[in-house]
Amino acid sequence: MAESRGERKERTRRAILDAALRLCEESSLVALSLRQVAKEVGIVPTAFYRHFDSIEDLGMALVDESFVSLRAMLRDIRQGDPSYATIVDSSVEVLVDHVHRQRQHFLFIARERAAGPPSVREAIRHEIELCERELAADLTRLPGTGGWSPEDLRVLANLMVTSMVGTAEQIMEAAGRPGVEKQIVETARTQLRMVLVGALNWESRG
Amino acid sequence: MAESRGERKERTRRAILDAALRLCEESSLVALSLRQVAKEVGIVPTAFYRHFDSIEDLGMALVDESFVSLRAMLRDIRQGDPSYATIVDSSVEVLVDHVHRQRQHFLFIARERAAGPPSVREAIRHEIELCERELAADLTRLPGTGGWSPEDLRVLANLMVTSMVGTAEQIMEAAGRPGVEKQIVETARTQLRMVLVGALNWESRG
DNA sequence: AGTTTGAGTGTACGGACGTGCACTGATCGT
DNA sequence: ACGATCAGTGCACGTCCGTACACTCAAACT
Repeated sequence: MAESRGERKERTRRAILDAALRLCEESSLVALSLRQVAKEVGIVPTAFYRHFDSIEDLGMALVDESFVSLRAMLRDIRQGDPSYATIVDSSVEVLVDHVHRQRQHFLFIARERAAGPPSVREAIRHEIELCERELAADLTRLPGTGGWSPEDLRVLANLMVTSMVGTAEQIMEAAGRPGVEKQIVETARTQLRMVLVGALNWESRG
Repeated sequence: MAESRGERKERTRRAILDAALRLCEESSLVALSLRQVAKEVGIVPTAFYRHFDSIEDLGMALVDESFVSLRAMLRDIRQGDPSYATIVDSSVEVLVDHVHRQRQHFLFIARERAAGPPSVREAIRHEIELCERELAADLTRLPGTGGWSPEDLRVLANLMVTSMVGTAEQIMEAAGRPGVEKQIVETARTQLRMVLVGALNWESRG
């Protein structure tokens, strides 16, 4: 027995997820048909239902697995030492690296966040909010943040996440143009520093 | 002659644009069919071609008119006096007001920016870049910005636009929940102040 | 007055869509 | 060894899609 029943099913399921990610590079979930996915996988359309109820259901599974890799990225960022000297450069570097390595996942999130089916949009919105909360918690580990209120932390984390999402989108747009990407990365670094400096000076007045 | 030929044609064209904007509130251009639009307008599908070559062509027209209203907003923001005391509050207020009044246009831009046909995405990207350039020019009118380099201005304007786009998206998500919106607006104000403070302190070191 | 123009109609087509249903055949529990 | 399970097949259906084509009939031009 080279491959068990369950293994074979899981292999097809993965093939469907991969095919959908591939097709979503070019368009959006809402413009994706069950038959296109099936053809890309090499199965008959009705076999799709053995794995997912609908394209929307597939989308929810893709959100789950996309955020697994995004969480891995956040974990990597948390690894670095929490000092102002290195945190900006290392965070941006990790982001760029992950955008390259998990390009399909980031593309999927960026697109479906705005255009996916309502349930998918909501799921992504919720996951990003969780990321903001995690970042807010991490920020308390930075020196000099002792007196900040939870609300201040939330606002700052929201700004940083929005800015990083924007950077990720720009990097994906610039795919295959190393010069352009370099400029985007440099801009992201500067912006992150600006935001941190602003927060520190703004908070110290309160 | 109650209505000339040209007037009648223009009226139908407007009806198509309005129908498309209405349908785009729920989904995306790429999931929109010519027949849906025609049915919404109340014309036969083939009549669509008298006005647009394709849905993509329609999309380009919608980008044009959406940015007309966005430019009107930027003009309104520019009206206010360029002082740090009022610029943040008045800018955010104008943004919120326009998002409400031109909700369909903003929704269209936010969604198609990420998910539209390539030409539409590119057109939106280009228009937003122009907005950033306009903002950078406006920033030179603020007191204390004399020594900033063009590059610094570009980076700051990029950050501010990204943040404002994010705010607009959040306001649209919060449609019909005034309490949530109020919090978003307050957050946006704080963030804009943070960014300005950060830029001023960051620049002064250079 | 007579002709041209062109916005909108009506019909028709081939193809893609989601999905229901009966099926096959390898794997699994007994 | 044998019956049950179930991932994947194959066919059929009704619907929607973009678009080709021939048309109507006011308005606009000559």
